[in-house]
Amino acid sequence: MDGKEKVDPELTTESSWRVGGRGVSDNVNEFFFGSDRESSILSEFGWNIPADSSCGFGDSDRIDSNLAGESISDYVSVSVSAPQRTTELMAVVEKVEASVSSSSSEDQPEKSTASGGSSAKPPAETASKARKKGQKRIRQPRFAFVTKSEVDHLEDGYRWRKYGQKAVKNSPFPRSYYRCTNSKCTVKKRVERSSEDPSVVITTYEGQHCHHSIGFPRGGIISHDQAAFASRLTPSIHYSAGLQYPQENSLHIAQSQHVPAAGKIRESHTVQETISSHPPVDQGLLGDIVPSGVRNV
DNA sequence: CGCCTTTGACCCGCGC
DNA sequence: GCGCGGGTCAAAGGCG
Repeated sequence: MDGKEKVDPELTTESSWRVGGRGVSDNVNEFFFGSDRESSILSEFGWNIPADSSCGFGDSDRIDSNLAGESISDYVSVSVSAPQRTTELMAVVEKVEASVSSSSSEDQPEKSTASGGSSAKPPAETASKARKKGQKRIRQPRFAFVTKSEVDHLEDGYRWRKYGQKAVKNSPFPRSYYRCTNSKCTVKKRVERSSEDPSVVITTYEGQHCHHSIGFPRGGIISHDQAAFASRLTPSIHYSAGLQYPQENSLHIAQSQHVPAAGKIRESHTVQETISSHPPVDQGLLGDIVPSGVRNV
C-alpha cells in the first residue's frame, strides 16, 4: 500500500470503484438527495431510502408526527446538532459495486458479532471476531466526498458514533471511523484529512441506510431541524472538477462551496475569497430547498 | 443516566 | 511465513 496518500487507498487501488456516472447538481442538497429520488447521487448509491425500509428508526430519527402518515420518503426530518463550519465542499463521488466474495446476499458484513470479543477478552471468542469464519470482509457500495472544511466530521443528517480512529500511514492526520447509530443500520463512514491538503476532508461512506434521517420534503413542509440542516448544508456550488486527485476515470469530482446561510459561520467570507476563482453562485440553496416561509429559522 | 469519544489491543488481508 | 497496515472491538472516561 504505497499508492495511498492520495485520497483514499481504496479509492485509488480498488478496481471496484467506479466513476459516479452523474454530474453535479446545482446545490448540495440536490446533489446529495436529488431533486428527484432517482436523480440523487445518494440514490445512485442505493441511498434512496426506501419508504418501506424495515429496519426501523433510530432514536435519532425524528419523523414529524404530522407527517408520519405521509409517505415517509417524502417527509423526513433531519436532526443536526453540532454546528459545522464547512467552508468548501468538493465532492468526490464514486460508486462501487459491493465487492463480496462469499455470500453475496449477505448484507451484514462486519456486523459480524457486535459482541465479538476483543482485547482483554478471552481468546475463546475470537471466532466471533473472525467475522463469521470463512466469510471475507464484504465491501458495500461506497462513495467518498472530498470536502474542504475545518471540521472533520461533517453533518449529513444522520447520527454517527465514532468507533475507532487510526493513524494513517504517510499522513499526519488520523482516520476516524464512524457507524450509524441506528443499530439496524450498517452504514459506516470514514473521515480523514488529506495529507496533501490539510484543509481537505475525505469522507467515505460505506453501505446504505435502511432508515430515514435525512432528506427534504419537496413539498415544502420543513421542520426546524430540516431548516437548520439546510442552512448548514446550503452552499453555493461551483462546478469544477479537477482537484488534484489523479483519479482519471475512477473519480467523479465536484466542487462546491459551503456558505452557511444562517450566517453563523464567519469564515464564509474568507472562503468566498479563497475560491474566488470560481464563478460564485450564491443565492444559497436555501432558495431551492427551504420554502421562503421557513427560512427564518 | 445515557450517549458518545477515546484509546489500546486484536484480527484480518495482502504484499513481499 | 512474516510483517505491515487497515479495520474493528469494547472498556473506560467524559459530557450534557
